[in-house]
Amino acid sequence: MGKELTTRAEDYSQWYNELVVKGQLADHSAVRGCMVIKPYGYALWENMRDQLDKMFKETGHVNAYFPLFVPKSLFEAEEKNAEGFAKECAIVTHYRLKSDPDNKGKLIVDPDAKLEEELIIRPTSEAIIWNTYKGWIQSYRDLPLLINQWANVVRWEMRTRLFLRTAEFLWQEGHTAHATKEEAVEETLKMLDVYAAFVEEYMAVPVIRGVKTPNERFAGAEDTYCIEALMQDGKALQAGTSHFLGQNFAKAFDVKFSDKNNKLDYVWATSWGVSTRLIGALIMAHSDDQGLVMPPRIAPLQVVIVPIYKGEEGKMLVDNKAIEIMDGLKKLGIRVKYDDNDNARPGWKFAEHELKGVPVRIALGMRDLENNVVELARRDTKEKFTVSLDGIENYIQKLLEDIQQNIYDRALAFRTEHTTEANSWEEFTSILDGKAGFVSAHWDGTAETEEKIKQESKATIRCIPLRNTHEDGKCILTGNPSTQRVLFARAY
RNA sequence: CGGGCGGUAGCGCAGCCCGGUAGCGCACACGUCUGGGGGGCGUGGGGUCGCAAGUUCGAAUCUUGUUCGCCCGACCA
Repeated sequence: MGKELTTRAEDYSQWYNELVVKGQLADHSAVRGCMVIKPYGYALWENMRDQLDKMFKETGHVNAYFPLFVPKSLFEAEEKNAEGFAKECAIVTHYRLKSDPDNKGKLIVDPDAKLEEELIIRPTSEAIIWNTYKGWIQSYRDLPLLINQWANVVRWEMRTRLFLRTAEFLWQEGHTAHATKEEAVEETLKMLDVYAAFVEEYMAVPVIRGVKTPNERFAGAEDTYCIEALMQDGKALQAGTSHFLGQNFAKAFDVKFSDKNNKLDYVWATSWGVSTRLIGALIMAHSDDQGLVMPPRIAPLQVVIVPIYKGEEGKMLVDNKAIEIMDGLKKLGIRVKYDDNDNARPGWKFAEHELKGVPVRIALGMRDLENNVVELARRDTKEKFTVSLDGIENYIQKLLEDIQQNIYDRALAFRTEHTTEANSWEEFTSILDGKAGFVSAHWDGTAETEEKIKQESKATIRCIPLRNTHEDGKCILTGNPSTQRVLFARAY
């Protein structure tokens, strides 16, 4: 297999595409815009999913599962939500095929098997879930209802890219119901914090917490909060969203509850989600021209041991020690593989594990055994060093933590370096066309200006940061007064 | 969805313009020498040329349709 990767400088986009495929995370499928997530990529997703799931449960949520199909009449109930997704829905209209009388061995859709009502394949599950919640909620005692679902959804995107935007993707969607507005808002922000903590602490990707402008809001939400990450090409990526839905869905689906004073009111709602898109963020935040760089805490494989030997006896000696090291690491809960595949030679394995981003590599040969040492290589810095076999397990455990911290620090330094204040239109555009990244600038707060800036610069307002300091200034486009800076960037 | 490019062995590609029944490198299998950064030598297996129609004595090659991908645009909670 030719393993030469396109470099980031040559063609960032192609570099990304090659990494996903050559790093064995995912492949294109026979279905337009849909990917096959391969075992290595799925193992990564499982680690992310398990950690998030744990965090959801720690904050009081439980899992449930709702249908893939949404009857059209339910789908259209919340008008704005329906309108927002209408353009990208897959629709089931029939339930049967039959043999084609004109073409032997082929099938056609049976025109007699048309559904009374079309079924929408969920692009998001608010409709089917809120229709269900109606039967679950009568009293304030039924609240809050804190439910999460792990599922696939379908959005018929025009232009797709593996992980970043696929027609079908895996995600989780939390849907909660509350007695008061304050409680729902609090929930929305709490889950935003859970997302930020997960992405920063586990994926080692620093994020900005913020709120979207009305233009960029989720269809049907009162407020959309988000975490925004910066990729190595200076483009932003929305890594997760948490929506305060007000009483919009409660009203659309007639979900009312009696409060302590037996007064009827509509419940308050939130929804929040992250998807396999996070894997795209992970790749573009950390990886380099040699391949993927996996953050140790969620890496499918944290350590790989590569044996180097001559002859059968040599192999036996190395095997014994390697297995001993592997067992020691496993006892510490470290995910480790002994790569004793005899088809591939050491050099080939080194390159392969670098491509797949395994954080730590141990090379073990006769000469190491004699000296009671191993050669360690860390993926993030590509440094190699020799360490004693005594206490190797604890050394590696510490090294994994160092790597996790280092790639986070590196990504944070990059973001800091690529976050720039602009005070004029000329500055604004020259930054975007130059080093790119986040641009912090004044905006007059109108949708018209926001749209015009987007038209002329291709940059969008990523968010109004939550921890924003207020300062008086003038909008970079119109010169109208503004009270705070917002964060612009070109985005995925 | 508009414009451009592409799909030939598991992967990367040549052949197509000028029609005559498919080739190279890597990978794979076996043997052997090897083994500390993508090994050497020898032997061997594998492809109805994305799919479907058409033109032709004959199609990977020409024509039409279709599908999947890549790039640019429009779109994108």
